[in-house]
Amino acid sequence: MKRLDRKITLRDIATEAGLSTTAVSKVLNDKGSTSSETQERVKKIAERMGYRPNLVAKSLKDNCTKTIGLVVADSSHSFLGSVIKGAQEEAARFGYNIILANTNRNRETEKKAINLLLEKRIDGLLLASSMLIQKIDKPFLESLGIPYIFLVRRSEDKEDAFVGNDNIRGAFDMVEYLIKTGSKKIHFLNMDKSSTSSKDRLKGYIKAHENYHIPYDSRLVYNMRPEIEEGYTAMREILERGEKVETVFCGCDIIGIGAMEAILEKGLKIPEDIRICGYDDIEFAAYLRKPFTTMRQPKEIIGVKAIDLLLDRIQNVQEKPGVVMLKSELVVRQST
Amino acid sequence: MKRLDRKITLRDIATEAGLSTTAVSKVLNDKGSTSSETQERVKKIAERMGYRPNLVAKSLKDNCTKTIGLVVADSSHSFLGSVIKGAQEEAARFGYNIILANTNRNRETEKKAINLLLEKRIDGLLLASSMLIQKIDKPFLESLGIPYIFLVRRSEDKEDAFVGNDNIRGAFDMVEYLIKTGSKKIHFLNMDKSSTSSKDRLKGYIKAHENYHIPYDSRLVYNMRPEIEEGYTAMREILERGEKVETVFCGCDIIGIGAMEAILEKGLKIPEDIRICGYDDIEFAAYLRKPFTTMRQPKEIIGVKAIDLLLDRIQNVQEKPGVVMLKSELVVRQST
DNA sequence: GTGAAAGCGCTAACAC
DNA sequence: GTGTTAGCGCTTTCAC
Repeated sequence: MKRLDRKITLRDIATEAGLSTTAVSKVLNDKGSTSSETQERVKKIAERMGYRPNLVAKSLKDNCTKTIGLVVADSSHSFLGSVIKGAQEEAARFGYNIILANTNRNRETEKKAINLLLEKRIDGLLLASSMLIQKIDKPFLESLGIPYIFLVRRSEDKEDAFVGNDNIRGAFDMVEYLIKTGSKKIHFLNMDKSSTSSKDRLKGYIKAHENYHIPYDSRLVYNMRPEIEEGYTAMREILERGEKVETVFCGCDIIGIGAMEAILEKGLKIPEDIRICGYDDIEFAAYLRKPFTTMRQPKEIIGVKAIDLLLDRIQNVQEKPGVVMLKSELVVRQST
Repeated sequence: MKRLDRKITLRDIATEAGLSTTAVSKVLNDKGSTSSETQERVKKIAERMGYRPNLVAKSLKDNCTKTIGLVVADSSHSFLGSVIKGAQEEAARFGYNIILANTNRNRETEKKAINLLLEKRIDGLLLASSMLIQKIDKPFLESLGIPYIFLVRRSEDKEDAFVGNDNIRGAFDMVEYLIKTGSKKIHFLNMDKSSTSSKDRLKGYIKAHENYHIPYDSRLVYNMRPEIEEGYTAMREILERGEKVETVFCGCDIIGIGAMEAILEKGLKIPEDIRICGYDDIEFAAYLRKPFTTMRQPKEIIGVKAIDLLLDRIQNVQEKPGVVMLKSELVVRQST
């Protein structure tokens, strides 16, 4: 694959047309005033020579790259894949591009990635399921000098811009549904304590208990990383301990997949012996061994709204309210 | 979020240090010769002022952005999510970034995306499940003037660089397994005829039949888009027609999910009444109602190898062989 | 060991 | 309506 001859520049067109680069630039950008005769001629030449504006040069001049950094925990997780898609397509609508970085939930990887993005002069930053949500990370993020928005997982500083679903309400709705349909003792396989989403889902869980006068028992609540394996192990241990299990609310579908696995392995029936449900409605929740009751997060919309909010901050000085709480939707399937 | 004060430039550091920008540049890049005293001083100042090199300026000078375009059909599909992850992380290892674009399997969207990427001066292009695989698309791709590599879905021109799994062999292995374990009549719910992967999987399917002296019956082969819905509809129609179905090989797991749905809905048992299997081993194949026998594609490795090949072409003039065929692995689960 | 000058490709300000 | 100039931030000669 030989490197093709040098790219065509404005200067090449100018020479060809016997004009200045300025004139050509004006024509191609429909700015300033040029004779319609010139316009036609220049456009034709540009077309013929296969001219492509060099946005790197433009970026240098404008001090703006029309590029947004999107840092995600793991692009192979289908949940984040949808968020990425929503963000990328919405950005494209406005002529923006997305540079993607995976962090694997590692703080250092994430910081390094952000630093590189900043050197590439991204105009703004989206942090999806970021690890940099603590107070201690604020100085780093502020030092970036560009707008940034948290997605999916909220930062500890409630002033920070955020787009995601309302976890308190979502968890409340789910537990309320479980209670109303006969459950009294609800095990909760929640995500890590450190995660804000997990804290909020616990709040919703507790609130629903209070609301229906069911005493809250913290011994029913477990915390784990959102991995299939972890859900499996936790559920298995609970069952092997001989504990009476009636209903299991999983903090996310991934944990739910593992938990379901453990339940079925024990020869128990879903939902006859144990009712189980999750949160997120990942792509395959409907196609698990038992189609999964879950809260459907508006995944692509999260990406879309995040871009809208970010572009607003990039383009305007004044601030719109910075927290967008989208509603999740209860999807009832056979697992409950 | 007030736009922070202008970013620190080499000039700022130079002024502060009482040196020229040249000197500072040399220090910060460990090039040319500078006194160790100067080096230390400059580095300290840069550190203190929070200097971040402006890669846009460097790109303009170097005529190289250390950025790669990755065009995918749909980043929310878990298969491509893994490919993206592999590619992004491998690129990062070499200081490259990935700009991601979704095409939604639309030729025009894809072309438009590529054009924008080119204006941003990407150094190379990765096309994952591209629509631009026909002979007719070659001139467009060649006009880009940068190396490009097809991923996952191969282009019609066999000279084009490609990284993916060996579909002929994969399909052969699967069908061979089915035959050896007792299947004689194997329905094949393949993907669109237009797709190269689909053609190759059909070749493998036929080859295995020949190899085991089972007559090939084209009436058992169906083609459809890789959507759950399509697999469901196709399978349902076959069953409603009262056709005797013994074994179903699905061209991809997504189709398989739909087909399985239709089979179970009919009250048929898997694998007792019908054996069914797929291809790809998407994230959730193991957690379907019946864990799915499938061919595991080396998804992340595809991304990794593609970057390796692309960087090689970006950095060197001479060509390495341009086709990387990775082996897929048979994963036997309960559905067969 | 250090610096002045030129240039990457583009555009905005300002002549003419 | 068109051209000249300067400058975005960086690096690379080539002097000194």
